[in-house]
Amino acid sequence: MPTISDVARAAGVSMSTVSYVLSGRRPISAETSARVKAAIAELGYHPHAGARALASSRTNVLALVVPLRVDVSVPVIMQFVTAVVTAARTYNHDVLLLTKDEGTAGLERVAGATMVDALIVMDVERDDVRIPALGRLKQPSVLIGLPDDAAGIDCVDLDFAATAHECLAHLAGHGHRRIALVGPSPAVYERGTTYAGRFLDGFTGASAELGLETVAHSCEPGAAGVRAALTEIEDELPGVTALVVHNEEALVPLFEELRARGRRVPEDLSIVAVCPRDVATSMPVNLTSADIPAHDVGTLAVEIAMDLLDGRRTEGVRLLPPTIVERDSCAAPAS
Amino acid sequence: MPTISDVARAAGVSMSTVSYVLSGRRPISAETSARVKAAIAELGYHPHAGARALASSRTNVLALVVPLRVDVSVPVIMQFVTAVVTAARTYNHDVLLLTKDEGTAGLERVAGATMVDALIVMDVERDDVRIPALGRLKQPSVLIGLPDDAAGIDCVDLDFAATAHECLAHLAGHGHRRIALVGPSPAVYERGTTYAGRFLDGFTGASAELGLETVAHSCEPGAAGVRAALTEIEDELPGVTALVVHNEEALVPLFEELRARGRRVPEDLSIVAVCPRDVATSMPVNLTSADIPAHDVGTLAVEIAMDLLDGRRTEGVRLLPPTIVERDSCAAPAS
DNA sequence: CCCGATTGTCGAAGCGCTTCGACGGAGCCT
DNA sequence: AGGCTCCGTCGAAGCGCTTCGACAATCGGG
Repeated sequence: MPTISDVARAAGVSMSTVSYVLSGRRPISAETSARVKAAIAELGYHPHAGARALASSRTNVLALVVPLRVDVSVPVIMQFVTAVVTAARTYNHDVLLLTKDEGTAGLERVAGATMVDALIVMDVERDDVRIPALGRLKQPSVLIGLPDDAAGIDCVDLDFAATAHECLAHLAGHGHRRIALVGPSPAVYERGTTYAGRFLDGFTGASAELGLETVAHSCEPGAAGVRAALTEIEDELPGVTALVVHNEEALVPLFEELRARGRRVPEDLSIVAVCPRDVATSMPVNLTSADIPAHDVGTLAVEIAMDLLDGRRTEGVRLLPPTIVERDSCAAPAS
Repeated sequence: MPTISDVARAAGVSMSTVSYVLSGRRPISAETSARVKAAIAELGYHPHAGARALASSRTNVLALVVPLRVDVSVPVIMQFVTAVVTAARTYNHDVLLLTKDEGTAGLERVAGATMVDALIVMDVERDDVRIPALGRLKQPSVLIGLPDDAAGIDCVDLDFAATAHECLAHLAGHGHRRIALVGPSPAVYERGTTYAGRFLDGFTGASAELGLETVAHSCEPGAAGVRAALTEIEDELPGVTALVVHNEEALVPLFEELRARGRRVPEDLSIVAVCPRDVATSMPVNLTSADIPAHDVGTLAVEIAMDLLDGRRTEGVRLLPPTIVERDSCAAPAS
């Protein structure tokens, strides 16, 4: 492995000149620069990351903390991850992957060891114990999610309240008045994952605002959970004509159960789902859905991290507006 | 941030002694060790990763290269990833995540910069251009998959040929003689992903060996692809009584299409799928399946990487035996 | 035409850690 | 008792890079 001094010798300049060619922090003449670059290419020189980190206290690495296998859907997580990695690369950063099960200790480990310049944390809970820990680190961090008290840490997320509003508005636009929410499993609410509650609040608020008759139910995983939820919904809101489904796992069994009950989508029942595009289009009926913009959220998280590292001012909380994509699961209610 | 010399001063010893307490590379008396550890705890000292990497040429980081969004199923990828991260942590390593789209350059970048000690590469193709590049690195690597020529690099994967054999044997055990394979999309074969071909070879071989009548079809994504595949299959193999499905994306539309055709599972048609457990159990019928042991493969890949780093001898190619889990999608053929 | 600013380059001092050689002292063998 | 071998610890030399201060040379302005 050639070092910077090998390059310097080959180019007939000093080490510092090579360094300045690489970093651009001081002006270097075009000829010198060209000679250095030629030497770099010829020797196949790569700066040593550790040495660089030691000397500059910059690692060019971001930590990303992912949930391990919670109830949040795997494709969504994966989209976040690839978005973050891809965005990080455009800023010449790499991504160190941590799992949520390492908890606070994991954050302190990578931050304490100066392995990363900043941290991005997914799946933040309402009262997440990691938030105070994050505040104590010398590296900045960005949360994906919206805790009760972010303690000054920047947050990015989909605006779930507005999303619920849009879903209801869309259905109301089709003429529906009696609408039920099939929510996440109770475990999600209990765990304190905030998007569930924010969606529910938005749903309730929009329901009142739009003068709708609605009911909201969490939904245990599996066919039995879906069946139970559906039964209770029809019980509490007879003549329900549309469903808002905020639960990806429930989708397949839901279609199964609706078929068993002889309810066609969208002829007898309209559905708006909250899920990523590819899930919406892999169902028996292409679902009209509020896309979860995992890609945008991930990219934005990285951009905020970069702003923070460059000492730029940031906005605190960024909630992305929802987008409803119309597909084939909504129609006017049967009269 | 306290440094090792702060710790040394606080404990009244030299820097090297602190280092030896931490690494255990030289004997240190119990009292000294205790004093040093107390100082470390009190100061909240964390060794600086960069400095450590510079001095020891060991980063304690593994690179993991993941496919971005190929046809291979997302849940399986995620399982690999979490298995690798979790296993790496048990060996006190972290994981740097790279995406496949960075290609050879990405590998050379992280290896050249000495950011990682070893590399684990997923989604290896038959004649993957990255293999020669990996061979040139000074770090060892492990492939997940089985290329035509691994060029001496260690490989881990499920034994897909044996898996196909087991699937057929299972169905034959139920009395089926006319069996069709619903394979991955043609794109997967074309891309040269090796598991598809190995599964197909195993399928063909086992078919002959067991004296079955079989036909194999790739299957374009989406409902239309499934419909087409199914039509051709029934055409070419009239009276087919069982399906082996090696295509996770096809599963939902497949059930849909079978229903449309009035074919019940398993009464009219038995199915064995190749997919992770949770996919198998989230279908309308719980599927008898050959689990993809993503967790085991990922863990094993890390173990091999550790063996390589410790200079231990490794086996070259490790193919894990398949496991068929019986659920509710297989029955005797209707007589 | 001289002075101050700018441009382009160099030398050297670290950054925080590991590791090698050295060394005093204790324990063993003969 | 003398010579060995361990044991436990220290000092110092790097690992490869960035960055600060210095300095010669060039330039433009009053």
